[in-house]
Amino acid sequence: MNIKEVANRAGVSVATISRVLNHPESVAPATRKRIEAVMESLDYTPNWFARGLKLNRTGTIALMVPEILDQGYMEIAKGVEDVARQKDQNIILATTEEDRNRELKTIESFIERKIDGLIIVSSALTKKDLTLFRNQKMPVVFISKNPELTGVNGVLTNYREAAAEAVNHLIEIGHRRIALIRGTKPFNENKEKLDGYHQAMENAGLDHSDGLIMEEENTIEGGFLAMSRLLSEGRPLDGVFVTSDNMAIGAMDKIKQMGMRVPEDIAVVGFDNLKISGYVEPKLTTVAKPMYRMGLVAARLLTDIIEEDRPEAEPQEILIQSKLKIRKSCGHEDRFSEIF
Amino acid sequence: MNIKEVANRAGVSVATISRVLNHPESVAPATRKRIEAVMESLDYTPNWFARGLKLNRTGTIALMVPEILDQGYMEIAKGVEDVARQKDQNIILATTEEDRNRELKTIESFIERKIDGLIIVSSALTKKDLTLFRNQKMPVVFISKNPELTGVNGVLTNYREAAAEAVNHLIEIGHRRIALIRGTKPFNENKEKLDGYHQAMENAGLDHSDGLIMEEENTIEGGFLAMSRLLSEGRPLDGVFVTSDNMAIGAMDKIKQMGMRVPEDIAVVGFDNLKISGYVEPKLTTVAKPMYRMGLVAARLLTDIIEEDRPEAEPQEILIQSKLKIRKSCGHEDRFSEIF
DNA sequence: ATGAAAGCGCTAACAG
DNA sequence: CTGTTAGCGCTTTCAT
Repeated sequence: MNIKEVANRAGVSVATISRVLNHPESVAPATRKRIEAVMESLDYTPNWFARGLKLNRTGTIALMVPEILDQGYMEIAKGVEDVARQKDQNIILATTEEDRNRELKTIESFIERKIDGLIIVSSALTKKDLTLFRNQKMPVVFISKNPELTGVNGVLTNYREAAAEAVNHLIEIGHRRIALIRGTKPFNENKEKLDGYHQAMENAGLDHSDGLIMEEENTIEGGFLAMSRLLSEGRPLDGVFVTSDNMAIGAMDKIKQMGMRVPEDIAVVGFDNLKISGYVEPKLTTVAKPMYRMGLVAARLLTDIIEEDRPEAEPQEILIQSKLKIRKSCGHEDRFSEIF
Repeated sequence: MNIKEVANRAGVSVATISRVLNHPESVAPATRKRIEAVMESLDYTPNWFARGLKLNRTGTIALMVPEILDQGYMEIAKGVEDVARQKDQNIILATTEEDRNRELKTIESFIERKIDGLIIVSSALTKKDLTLFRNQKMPVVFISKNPELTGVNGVLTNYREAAAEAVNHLIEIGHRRIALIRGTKPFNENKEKLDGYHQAMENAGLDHSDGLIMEEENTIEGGFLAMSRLLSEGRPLDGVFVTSDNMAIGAMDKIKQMGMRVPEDIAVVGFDNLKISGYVEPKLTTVAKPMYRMGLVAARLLTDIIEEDRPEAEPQEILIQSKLKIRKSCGHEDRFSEIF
């Protein structure tokens, strides 16, 4: 079913059909009505390729995230989606496991498909990879990008400061031997949290040597494993800062399994503020990341660039604050009751 | 940058360029090398639209789910993605909140974009909506479909039997006053679980009147609320079957908040087997749904239909079993220790 | 207000 | 093995 057939049946030329599709006001109401009726009766939908071939726009934006089974990334996706639907844009979602080669391949396929714009979350891309988009004048916004990537649009949050704040909180309420459990991925994000930990411990004059730092896969099981290793080394420990809630939940599970109590024996602070973290026992103190909001803001920035057709506009960096959410697992309430 | 320019620079015709793109073996190695070099140097990528206009294929399949912030649906997405990547297909993801109008709109936009095939999870579509795809000969596979939708490809799991099994388990280990907390969405899925509950209670000759059944939004908060209402009615209760783990977690939270114990005072069984359900206190007895597998199987079925180009092949229904996962919250272990 | 016609970039049938 | 060429379906000047 194509424009020609519609034209035949309606007894007009293809140009007129194209007009009712694109500039309906420029067609006489009577003919327009007739044409619309014919379209309806023939179940006609314009061919998207033919149109794209002419207009060179797809009405599609792509979102590239490391992992789909992750509440945080999906919150970002939801933010992006809410904007996209409003702007009548489709979303292509791709996951890459933060593997640079897969990322490059994926981006190439996006370019081939002439998507209108791209949002990249926590990639492993390097500075020189940026030429990929530059050459194609494709609008791109990064979320939680590698700080090495300069001169690009970015929506960021302050992982380092938030991590430092979390560790400081543990210190303030009296903990001294504070370990760090960190995930391997996403790389940059965890790097910044590590920095925050070092900084807070350094400032307080506390030990933050490598023996106190354990790295594992960013999963519940990874947290469990890291905690096991920490405990098996037999160092005294009264607190642990964990770079993700998932790992924190695994770590708490291990602590409880060893017959110790959270937070009385070991206090735990996580990072992410997953929905579930308010329902584990004890409720987890954690850092709330503004994921939905970052997705929303990134998508707005992107659609603005697309609509105003200025892919090379001055890049912006937007910072959205993360903040500490104090619950039970850090021992704050106990401390509170000690005072009174 | 287009095929013509590449042809000029390489001193050959466009046909030859097209050949190295599509049937490289049919081009003399020497010319091919030369052409590839020119392509490289010009950063040439074939125009997606022009190609699609000719071939009428996009290499894209779409996945339509009710909600993106849901571990189960994302597990399906992962299954689909794993197949899609292998087949070099892109995925468009759309969420519709099980709102029929949004679903219809989304599907129309998919048809316009000439996607190669579509996977629909838990839709609110009715039988007559099916003509939409039929007319377009678009291959479609449903996951967890409305039973009213007949004559279509479906990948299903046995919600009713699994629910009945869960309730039967509660009955077997001695519970008698068993309530049901059910979510409003997804509609069909919850309907089947309700049926399973009724059936199991009926068979055991137990009360399963409406007063024991509470419906709320399918979230942690919804479960909390439903449990509150159940308890405030003051009926005696020794077990509750909840149609989702999220709601079950909310329900357990309420029970604990009222100073009662799970499972000693009220046993709880959920449905979904979320990752987190093995880490809440007490660990949740639940039904494991084969979501990843359903996504995988649906995507394979779809890509088979696409590759063999037979959109009207005899529709298949594939059933994948859910199964009960016994942990602590149902009281099984206690019962066990009573025996010895 | 409407029509005729030139392409958009590519593929594949046909010819050599 | 390579070139010529007719479209794929649509949008958009340019005429009328």
